[in-house]
Amino acid sequence: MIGFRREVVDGPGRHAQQWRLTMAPASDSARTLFSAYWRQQFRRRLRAWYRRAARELPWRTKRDAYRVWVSEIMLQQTQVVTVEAYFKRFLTAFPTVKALAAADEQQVLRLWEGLGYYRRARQLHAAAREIAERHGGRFPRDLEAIRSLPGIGRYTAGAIASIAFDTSAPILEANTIRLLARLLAYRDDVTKAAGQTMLWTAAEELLPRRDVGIFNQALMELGSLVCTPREPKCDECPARALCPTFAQGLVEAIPAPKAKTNYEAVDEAAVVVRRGDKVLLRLCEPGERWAGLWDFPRFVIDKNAKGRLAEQLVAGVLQQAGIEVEPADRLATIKHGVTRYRITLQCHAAHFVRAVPRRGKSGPQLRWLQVHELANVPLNTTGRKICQFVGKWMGK
DNA sequence: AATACGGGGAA
DNA sequence: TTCCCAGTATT
Repeated sequence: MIGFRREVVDGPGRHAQQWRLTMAPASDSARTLFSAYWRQQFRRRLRAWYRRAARELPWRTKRDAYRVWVSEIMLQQTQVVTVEAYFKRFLTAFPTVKALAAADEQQVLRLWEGLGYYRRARQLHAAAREIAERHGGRFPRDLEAIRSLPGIGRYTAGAIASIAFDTSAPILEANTIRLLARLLAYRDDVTKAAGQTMLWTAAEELLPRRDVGIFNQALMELGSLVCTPREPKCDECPARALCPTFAQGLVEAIPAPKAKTNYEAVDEAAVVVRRGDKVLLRLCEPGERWAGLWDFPRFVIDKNAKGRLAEQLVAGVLQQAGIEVEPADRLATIKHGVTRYRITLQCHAAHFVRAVPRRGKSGPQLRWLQVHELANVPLNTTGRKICQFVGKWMGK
């Protein structure tokens, strides 16, 4: 928190002392984003609302740092409805930190398949091993120790520390960014550094003395269920009377809408190489998209080189896997998006001809698998879709 | 400060 | 189609 320092000041409220944030350099008058009265009202109303409106979610059944941790990682950039089933299955397979640490990474990735952002799964697994070694398999309680684990940034550290251990730590994520921006009537870009600093400060200032974990969850719940991106349900909001954005009729304008994404169209090909009753997979390498997952040979093609698709398939598989093939049937066309790319994926079958010795550099790890064995390896979603077409093509 | 990283749900 | 989602790490 550069530019800020903490000090103990006499609070204007009923409490003798409170933590406050003051601008540096030290000034005698402590500035706050919200008045003491406002904060008190807000906390009380939010708490009452949450008691009534909180959803029953699988990671809320009991307070366990491991469960909180796994849920928080799964929930990064992923909606609650999507996570629920994955969370239950994952906890059944790996009920404890030690169980996760003892697991094979491929097994972890297989259970993560379809969730996306697979780095999360690899970092989760790596962190479990770190906890097993450095903390005796016991999830650390110290905020900085939590923060230093792979895959855990400021938000996730604050969420775990507060929810699992009731440590006084703020959180800031999609729901609370929107909620706090509206409670502050913050009209600038919330994604810029100045906006983030302001919102983190607000999140910290609002923390109650007790039950911080409940409070943080209540903030997110309100943002998620009531203070929604579009058409927020202000008539159901416990903070409506405290909300300057509602008072000004700006709920659709705050937070400021993001600049729209510039999507880029990309043409790619995936090739199912058949050799007898087996097909070829390659392991995506570190630094590559889908690192640690398996995929069919897959590469960018030039759609404009008309009539030369077969040549591109041959060249692509040779370059990527060192395998010479004879292209066969077209299996399917799959459209999907990856971050800012809009990919049109041409899926083709091909027959193995021969392996070409590769001089010098070693290529990716390769495997030949029978169709039924494909169920055991982690694939990305398009890879899994291709498996259906493979089954048909192979006549299984 | 900008960008990569996935996939699905909803309007 | 577009927007959005209980962010983190890297450049």
